[in-house]
Amino acid sequence: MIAEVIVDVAAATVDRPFDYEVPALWQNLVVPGMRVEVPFGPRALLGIVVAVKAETELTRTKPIVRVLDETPTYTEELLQLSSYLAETTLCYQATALLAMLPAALKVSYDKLILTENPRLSAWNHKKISQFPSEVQQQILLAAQQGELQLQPIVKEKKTTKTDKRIRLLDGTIELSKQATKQIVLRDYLMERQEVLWSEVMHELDLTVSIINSLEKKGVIGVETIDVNRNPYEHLVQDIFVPSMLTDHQQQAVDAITRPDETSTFLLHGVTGSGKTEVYLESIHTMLERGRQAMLLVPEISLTPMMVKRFKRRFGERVAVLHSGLSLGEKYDEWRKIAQGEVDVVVGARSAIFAPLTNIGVIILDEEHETTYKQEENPRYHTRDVATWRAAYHRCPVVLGSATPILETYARAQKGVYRYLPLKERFGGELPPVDIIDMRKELERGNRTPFSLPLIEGIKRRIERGEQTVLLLNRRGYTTFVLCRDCGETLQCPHCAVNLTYHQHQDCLKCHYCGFEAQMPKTCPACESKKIRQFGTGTQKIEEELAHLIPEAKIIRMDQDTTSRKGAHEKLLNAFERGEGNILLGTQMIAKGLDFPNVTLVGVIAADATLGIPDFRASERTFQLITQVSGRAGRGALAGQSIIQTYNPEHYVIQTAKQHDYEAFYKREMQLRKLGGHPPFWFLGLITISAAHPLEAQAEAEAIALELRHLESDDLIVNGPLEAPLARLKNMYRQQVILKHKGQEDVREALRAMLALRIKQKVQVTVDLNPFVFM
DNA sequence: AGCACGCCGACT
DNA sequence: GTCGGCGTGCTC
Repeated sequence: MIAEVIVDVAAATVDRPFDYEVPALWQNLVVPGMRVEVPFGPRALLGIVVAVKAETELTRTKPIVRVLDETPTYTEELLQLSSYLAETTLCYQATALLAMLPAALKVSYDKLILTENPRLSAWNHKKISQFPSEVQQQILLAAQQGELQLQPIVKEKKTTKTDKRIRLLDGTIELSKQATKQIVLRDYLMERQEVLWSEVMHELDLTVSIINSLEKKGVIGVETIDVNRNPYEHLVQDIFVPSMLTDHQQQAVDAITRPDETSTFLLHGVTGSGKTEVYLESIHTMLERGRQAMLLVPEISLTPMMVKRFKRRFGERVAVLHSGLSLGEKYDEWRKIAQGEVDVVVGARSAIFAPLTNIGVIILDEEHETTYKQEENPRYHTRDVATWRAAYHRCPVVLGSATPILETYARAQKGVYRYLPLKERFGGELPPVDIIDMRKELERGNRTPFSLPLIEGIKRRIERGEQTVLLLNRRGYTTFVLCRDCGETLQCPHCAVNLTYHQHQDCLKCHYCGFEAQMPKTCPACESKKIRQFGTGTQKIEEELAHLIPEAKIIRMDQDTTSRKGAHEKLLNAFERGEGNILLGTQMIAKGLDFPNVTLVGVIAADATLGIPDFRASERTFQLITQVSGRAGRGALAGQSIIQTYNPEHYVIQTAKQHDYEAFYKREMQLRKLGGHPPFWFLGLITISAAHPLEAQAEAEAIALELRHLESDDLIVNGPLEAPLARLKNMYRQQVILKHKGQEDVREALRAMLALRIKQKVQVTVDLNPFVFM
């Protein structure tokens, strides 16, 4: 008996099944979907059985070493889905398969020391990774001299996750001029002292042999480290009280749950129109029919209330795939799903791969959120995976949003999706939105970031014992460092971006690669002492607010205050208990907040995102304003939104003020048509990066030239152009953008293009549905 | 992706 | 002549 196995190697040349002999012991036990350990060249690897057959044409096959599963990890459906993902997102099947697994089911690789030499018996039968790097060198040396054998082993990760920490031991050891890559790594470490293997491997394009060489010479030390788990706080379970549905809600539920329904629905309703009740009721109906359900949410740590409601309603039948869960806990939830112990799965993006076997409905809440798009391989969109799985299970998909992305709404208009509007809003009309022209504030001599009406509004809320949410539109709320003598700005040495000053730790950070440095006393360019922070950080805003309203108790949510796991919930709970009058934060506070005592929502720089050179900038700004302004007055109290802007006439601001999605849609569609953007065109983003700018440019030009052969009325090639983030982690980046009308052969052409570029130093990535253009 | 193999320049 | 860096090819 032969098993066809996909091995855990992400490389084009091995992106196909390999045949392995199934030992007699496991003859009828090995089935497709099981994880196995297989020998592959001199290595031992994780493999996934995708098929079994009686014979092979090969003359020489190796046997499977070990079967890691009692029951298959992948269902037949998920195996098929991995092929679909590999095909449509242009990734390797191994990458697609691995992306579907909870981390606990992935593996790490190690080597077991075997020796009969009594002098070395202290090492015998131990794993090489447990020794400090100096000792590991001796072990490797002994292996070379034949004093011991190293047996590659596959370690299951069920308990811990590991990485390698590389630290500089001695930077003064002389390296040969030829050892260019070793020098690169050494110089890199001179700046950072220590780095994680998972980072540098990609950043500096290193291979293990380079690290091994440096380790052997004593330049660096390497040790295996554990990545820790986090404890999980259980949600309190309340008594469920069924709510009455409105006519619109009932109609929506009826449509979704009609027998044999397989449509994709757009459930379009403003904040507070009761989308969640429709979800709950539709799921309930499906469960009664003996089927299962999935609810996808943008980011589960930000939607604790939704999770609470689901737990309350469905109790033990719900599995929550929570980013705050530890590796083992996530695995426990996953296993419950695989064993059919739960019927409802709630989770973020990757929960779309949950191994349910009888799905009755798949729901994407806040379908416009960008977190549904994975920005690394496989570059899938949750919506597409949901559609595929729904087709497999012959069940409906529900896309819920107050501000669907244009592509979705256009499909609903064309009848590709069925349109389900939820018109009424509980607690009456949407709160009034006041637009404040900040240019006038400036003319009046108000130089603070807060307009007078906003300050007055906040003070009134404090007097009345009500609360305010203040949203800082992320862009413009970073602090960079500038020399006032020579104009030098401090940039990340590895990326083409300004370093951000963090008051909290009094240091400079790069938000793209994690580089950290001390705040210098003098300008590195001219040695002037007139070097200082510029721009407005969230901390500074907080200070100014505290100055203007001394009696305010402010809770700030930003990168600094929420970096620790669970910090989100802590801060939100504190605010809910009334321990602050004002919740101040960036985008992260816009999602899913539902506090009855909040009656004022202020957006500090609503238009800060309008200027971003991205055709979705208007759409994102509209979404943001609509989303936050729906947050005010969700309880018994009346609410109000104050939007501060320098572009009060802008159609985004105006339509958002009127809560008029339809008007925004019409206007935006015209612009998209003129600009040649989605939904009128499909996009493909090709990013080319290399250690040298000219290498990247030359390759990008070659790719653009090659693709230009395909140009037609229905296919346009733009570029190459320098990427907006021209340098990232020491790699110079170029882009080629493809616009097309959805032809199937575009994918094939890109696949062929990629196939030709597997061995070069230049990295080429393709995203067929890009959301981030940096 | 890793790992072995083997070519080729640098240095004892 | 050796040493070791780095390009090439293979993995059921």
